[in-house]
Amino acid sequence: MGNMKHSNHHHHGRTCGGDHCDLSHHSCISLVPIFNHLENEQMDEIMNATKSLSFKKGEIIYKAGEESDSLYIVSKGRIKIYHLSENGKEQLLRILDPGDFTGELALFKEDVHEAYAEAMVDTNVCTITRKELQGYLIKYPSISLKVLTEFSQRLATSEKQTARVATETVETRIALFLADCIEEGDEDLEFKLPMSKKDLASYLGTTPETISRKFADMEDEGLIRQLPQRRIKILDLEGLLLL
Amino acid sequence: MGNMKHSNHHHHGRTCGGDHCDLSHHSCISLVPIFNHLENEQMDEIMNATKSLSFKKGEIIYKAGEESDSLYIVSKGRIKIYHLSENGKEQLLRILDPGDFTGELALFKEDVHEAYAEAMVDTNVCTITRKELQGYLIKYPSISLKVLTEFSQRLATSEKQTARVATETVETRIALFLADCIEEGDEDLEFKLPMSKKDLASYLGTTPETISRKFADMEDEGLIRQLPQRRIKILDLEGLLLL
DNA sequence: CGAAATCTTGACCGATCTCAACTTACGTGG
DNA sequence: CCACGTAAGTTGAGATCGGTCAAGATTTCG
Repeated sequence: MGNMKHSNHHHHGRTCGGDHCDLSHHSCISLVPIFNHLENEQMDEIMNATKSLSFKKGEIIYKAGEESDSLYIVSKGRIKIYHLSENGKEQLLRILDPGDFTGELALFKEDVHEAYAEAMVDTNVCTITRKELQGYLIKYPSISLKVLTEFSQRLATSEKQTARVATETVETRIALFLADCIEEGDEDLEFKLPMSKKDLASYLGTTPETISRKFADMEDEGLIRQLPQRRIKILDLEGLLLL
Repeated sequence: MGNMKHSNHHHHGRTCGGDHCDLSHHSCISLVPIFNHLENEQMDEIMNATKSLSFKKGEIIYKAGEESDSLYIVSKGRIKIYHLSENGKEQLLRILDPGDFTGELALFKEDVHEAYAEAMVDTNVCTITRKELQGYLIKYPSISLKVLTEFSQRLATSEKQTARVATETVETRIALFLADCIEEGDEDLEFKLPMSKKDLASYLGTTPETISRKFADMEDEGLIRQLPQRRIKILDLEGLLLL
């Protein structure tokens, strides 16, 4: 466990009693959808139960098989969650940005992690133990509803992804992924890929080579245009979706 | 919606006030892990908020795209939940036996179903509306913890399945599936497949033909034996798992 | 600026899908 | 309880999508 260290940097002068989450007022907690409906005092209470950790790029936050008893909330940076199969193949499950959390499985199952969590860049997380979180869930039932909402969302996403990998061709999966990237009123149908093509390949259950080829094909067919900086412009959303 | 009908059959004489769940004492509710830790009066209270429906084999309980506001609890029979892709391919997500429930996604998302639910045999379900369930979740916070536990379990399963479909060969997926079927101390390593090979193919993201061939291969290699009645005997679990 | 990672392109190959024909199992009603 | 019809399962031959290996181009970042 030598590759993780407590974050004692930039403490704003005020020592808040040791290991608590060290960001500005309400820190990560206020970022998190499951907590941000609470009163300030309640957030403070929960915040005082958190510990802050930081990880450098590439460091492993937890491994499959390790037992877990904490929820991890990203306050700064980026974390990828992935499965690793026997033969060494990596399957990217999701990417956590500030406000996202992980560790939920072991939280309620009293079990070991199924996946790996790795810092993609220098990252800070706040952690809260299962025991403490469960106490808050009982004390403030509204938190449970938020967590349930978050879980059901995630479950829907995961099952959709399973179905896509199981039934769609790589080309279709890419098209659907690109379509998912737009949403939210991007008028110009242009956006930045949220990850490298290598990671995208892992997420979509294919290889970087195939991703590269399919993107090239789609560009040839006038469906998309690849711009510098991982930016993609959708030229023909219609055509893309009936692949 | 003409293919569903309220179950008014076999009412044991005692009219319990209309449309409530019509099974024997505590009915489906007492079967369900998320409720069965409650006091009897509490179960009765919740039971009175449920409605009972029955479906004949092959009837659709809900479709993707329909909006949902109810949780469905299976009290008798069997339901399959599956995605349907544009090109008509079916992906089996899970099978519900008595005590299992579905509809949870729309329950907290206030959204539409992503999947289809179909009765595999004549089936009875109890339903409870989102609004009412949310009331109970607030009133009895312990239920939330149970639901969270169930969700996290299901999420873990779904993510594991995604990873398998994305990174493992069909042969390995079958082997892992068979291994999953054992668990629970089956000394003789013999069990009945929980579904048809056709459905298994859909679940594992492959075709019936491939399933058939791979089973035959595994039998040739002395790894398994196929018995009548969908029963499988694992002869060499070791060998199976290092495929 | 340079090393390392990412990305691209080509050639080849193989796992698995598709289509088709046939066999077997099952449940349904007479 | 059997016969029949339909669904499930099997087996073969052929086609192909996408993975692998390899070499080179490009980007990123310290």
